[in-house]
Amino acid sequence: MMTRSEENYIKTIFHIGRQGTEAVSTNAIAELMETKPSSVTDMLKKLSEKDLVNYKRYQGVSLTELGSRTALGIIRKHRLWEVFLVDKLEFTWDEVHEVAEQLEHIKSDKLIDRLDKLLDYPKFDPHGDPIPDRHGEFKERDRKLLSEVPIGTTGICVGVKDSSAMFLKFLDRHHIALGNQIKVLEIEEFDNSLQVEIGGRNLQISHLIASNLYIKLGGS
Amino acid sequence: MMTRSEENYIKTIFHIGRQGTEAVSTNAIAELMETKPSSVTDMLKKLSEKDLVNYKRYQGVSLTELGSRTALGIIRKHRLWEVFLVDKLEFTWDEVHEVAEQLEHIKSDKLIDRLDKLLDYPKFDPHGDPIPDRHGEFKERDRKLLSEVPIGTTGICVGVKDSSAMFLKFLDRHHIALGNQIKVLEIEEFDNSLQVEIGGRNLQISHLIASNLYIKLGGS
DNA sequence: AATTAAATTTAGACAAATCTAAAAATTTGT
DNA sequence: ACAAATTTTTAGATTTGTCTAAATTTAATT
Repeated sequence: MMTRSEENYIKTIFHIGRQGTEAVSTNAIAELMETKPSSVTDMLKKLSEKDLVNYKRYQGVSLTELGSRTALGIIRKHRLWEVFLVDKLEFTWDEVHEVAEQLEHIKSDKLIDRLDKLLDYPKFDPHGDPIPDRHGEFKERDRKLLSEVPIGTTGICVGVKDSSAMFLKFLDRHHIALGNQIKVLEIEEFDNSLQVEIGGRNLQISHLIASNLYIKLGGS
Repeated sequence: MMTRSEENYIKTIFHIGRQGTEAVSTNAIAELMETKPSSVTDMLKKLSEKDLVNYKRYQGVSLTELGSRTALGIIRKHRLWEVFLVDKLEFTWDEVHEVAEQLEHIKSDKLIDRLDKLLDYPKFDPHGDPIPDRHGEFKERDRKLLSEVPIGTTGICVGVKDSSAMFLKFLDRHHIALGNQIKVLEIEEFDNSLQVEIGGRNLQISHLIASNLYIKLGGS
């Protein structure tokens, strides 16, 4: 049986490990979890004992097969709960994270599989992130950051990289939502801001925004 | 902010306090929570500090106004989640308790109020126990134990006193469910067992069973 | 009322998860 | 390659919730 804290560490290591192929550093974990590196070291030893991570002192960590499966289980739960909150309880996409952080630790396979069914086996959460199935399988959607496509590109808004409430509320204020058709009209060389057409309306978008919006290429 | 453990103590004190008007004893709490009396004493001191219980050493405890409100909040969450599990996720009434014990500790007022709405503001949980509203208000249903009514009584099955999985499964096996019409045909003096008519079928019921089934008087 | 029994509390210890401060290993820069 | 900077680990302390064993208070019995 895993403690809540152990689960949070495993999840964090998984998330950091996704980008970049090297081992995850103690400091990176500490920073993301807002804790001290010494605490991280203690926990890594324990997780290593339990065969959830490969750990050699001073060399960083990576998840074992068991650790990966565990992480995917937690992420599955987190994202399914997010869908539940939005689809069934009318939460907005910027409100779901905190509550899902709590719900993801509820232990009941039956609960999660039934929830999956209730929601009609969703493939993506409200931020466009993929939901692993009961076996931990999921396909990363073929998508690109809006900041990395050339002028003239058209596509559909399918996800966000930064899913902080601040960013999501910003998108809401500017009426940018997942599923919107989007077209890049102009790229400003000076500050890399973009002029785009979203849902028929024209909009000026900073580079920072564009580098946190995923689009699926295609469409007219 | 309350810890999970504190919440469990408050809930237990509330449940014991319901039956009987005297202060709740340390041992009673320890037994129900399957912990040691010394641990209970430690926690009572802490809860007393927080003004959740009235505690004088060697004299037992009772909940303060704040403690009662807190308990009702937890019970509201527990019972709403039980309804959710049965109504939306097709759990059976003997499966809900364990999971609800976890879900009741999720902290989010919005979550609970929205859940309440999704379930259409239920007044009773799957075992017939009343669900407090957002202000902690609920009315105890007018009901009697089947073991305490005379021959000839008719009524409707509205709740169970013992909601252990074992008892609930027993009821399922004998096709006894909440909402069933019930009539007491005979009371055996020797062992206080009853002959009853439930949903058209005749059944012999032990005293122990009858003393754990609530009925609402009336009907034909 | 005195003694015994039962319930409750205290004292001291322990495991989990964290922290601070200091030591050790690694990496970086010249 | 060696000193300096950075990262990571160790050592020891703290908090929370629990335990055992012993002491204390209350209740029961004769």
